[in-house]
Amino acid sequence: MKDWMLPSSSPRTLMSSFLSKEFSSGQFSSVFSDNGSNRPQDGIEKSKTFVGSSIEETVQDTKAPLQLESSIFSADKRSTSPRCLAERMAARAGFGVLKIDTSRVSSSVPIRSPVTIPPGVSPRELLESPVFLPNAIVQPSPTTGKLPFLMPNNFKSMMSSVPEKAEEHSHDDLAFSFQPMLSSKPPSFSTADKILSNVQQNQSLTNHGQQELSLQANTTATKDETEENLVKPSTCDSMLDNDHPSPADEQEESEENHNIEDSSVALITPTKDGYNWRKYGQKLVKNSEYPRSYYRCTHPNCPVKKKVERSQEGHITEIVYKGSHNHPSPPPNHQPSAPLSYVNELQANGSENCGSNPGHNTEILREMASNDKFQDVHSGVLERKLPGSLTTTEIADTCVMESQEAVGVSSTLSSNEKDDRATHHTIHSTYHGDEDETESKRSVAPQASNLKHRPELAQPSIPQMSAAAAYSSRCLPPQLTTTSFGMLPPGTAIPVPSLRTFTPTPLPGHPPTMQGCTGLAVSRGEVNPEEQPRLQVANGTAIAAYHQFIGRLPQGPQM
DNA sequence: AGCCTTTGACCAGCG
DNA sequence: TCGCTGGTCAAAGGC
Repeated sequence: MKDWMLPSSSPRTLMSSFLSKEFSSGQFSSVFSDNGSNRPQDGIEKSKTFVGSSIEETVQDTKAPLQLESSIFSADKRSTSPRCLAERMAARAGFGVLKIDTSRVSSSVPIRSPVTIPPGVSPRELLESPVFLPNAIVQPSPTTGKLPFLMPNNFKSMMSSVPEKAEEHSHDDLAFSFQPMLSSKPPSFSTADKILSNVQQNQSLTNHGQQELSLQANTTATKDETEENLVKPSTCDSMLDNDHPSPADEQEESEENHNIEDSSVALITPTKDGYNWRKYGQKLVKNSEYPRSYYRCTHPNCPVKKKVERSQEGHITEIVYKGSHNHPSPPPNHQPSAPLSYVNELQANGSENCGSNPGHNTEILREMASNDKFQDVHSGVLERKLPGSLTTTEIADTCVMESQEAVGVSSTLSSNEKDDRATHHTIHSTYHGDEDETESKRSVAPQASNLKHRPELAQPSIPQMSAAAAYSSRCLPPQLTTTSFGMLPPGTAIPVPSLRTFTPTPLPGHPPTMQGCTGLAVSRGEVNPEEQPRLQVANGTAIAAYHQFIGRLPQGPQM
């Protein structure tokens, strides 16, 4: 854990550096393409997927149009690590490390505001204006009340239904379009407002490249109860806690969120997977600086358990899921219902895997899991609760809505641990404080995707719906602003050359939609168009890459 | 009252 | 067999 948590390194810094170097370097593709076919978990009872940030990456893309705040994102701080975390993780999990270059998204470089705000017009108004419809579709996370991204009913329809202004901004470049929220409920802009406010107060922070990558591996083949999913948040405090947070978790989340809000960063929601957990033990294990908490699903006869390690700050450092839920996820309680459109779409699409519970996207994931296609996946969902981290998830329960997840993160995808627990799904991510910064970044990110070819519109200070959010949204938990892929046969490679082409490879019988997605692909931060990362699905395991697009987006995904 | 967390004790596996 | 370790139990207490 020491490696994960460098005292001097802020989560954001870690993430930025991690993302900047590895992701930009094309490792993303290598991770999936190279490792995808050789998933260790294949045929293995347990598999793990690690999602982490390379805290050790120190290289920044100097060419990046945007510079992260040096003070905050200084990658130099982490150069001390002898070994790249990503490498360790890769070695440990068997996956390469996915990195995203966050350096590109920074505020240090003076960027002229992409949007000219007429005198007398408050940013909030802009946000609420049709131009920012994407925000309109954002509702408070069902579980956290944070700012979630709504899913478009149909990606195509979504594309076609882009608001006029949005289209104007997006032009042909816009791979991502935003759909007006169909929800009867008025959109919640509280988060956006906060973000905006924050942005106004500190624009320098707004564009910090909050990038999160979370990869999720799902072993559907091994539904054995002994299966474990490990989630380790790495750069973010708790990005990926896939599971529904236990009450304690929720409390922590609340606190964290509160903290974030206080820090002007709002959105983090982590670990809610929709299931109810009861803590039945806690122990300080050897070789772990943090106490490990043991949770079990409160559903009668449900064998699922999870182990959660949290840092003293309450950041989730590791989450391990064991077993599969033998029941549908409990109905959401206080969670605002997800957009009906989204739900309907899922249903209409016949997504067998997608839950019908409008209230919670995570429910969908759970459903998938229960359908054997997504088992343990919920575990894989990353949530995060970062006290000061970005706004998002949780890549990281590990999932904060857009705000939650995205918290500056770098993540790595790995399937195996160096140990023999090959079949365990583990996602490692470390959340560090500082999420607020991330949050700020995230808040800006949302519309950037639409503004790609309009630099003037790419201002980080303006909350933007991430392209990923628009692109994703199908089977992802509301907390995740992500791109999700539909059910993908083993061996399926998902080319992700760029945001523009960031789409699942069309598969026979599998429309290029998010239907029945067993994996998640989410990216944060600007993706290097030059890169062609791939998502590799191995042996019935859908691997999810988490990309949170923040800042300028080259293009939207192509369906 | 019910559910949850806390926490020390207990149990099982392993070397 | 013993000690270590991880995992679980269950009483106590809180909300």
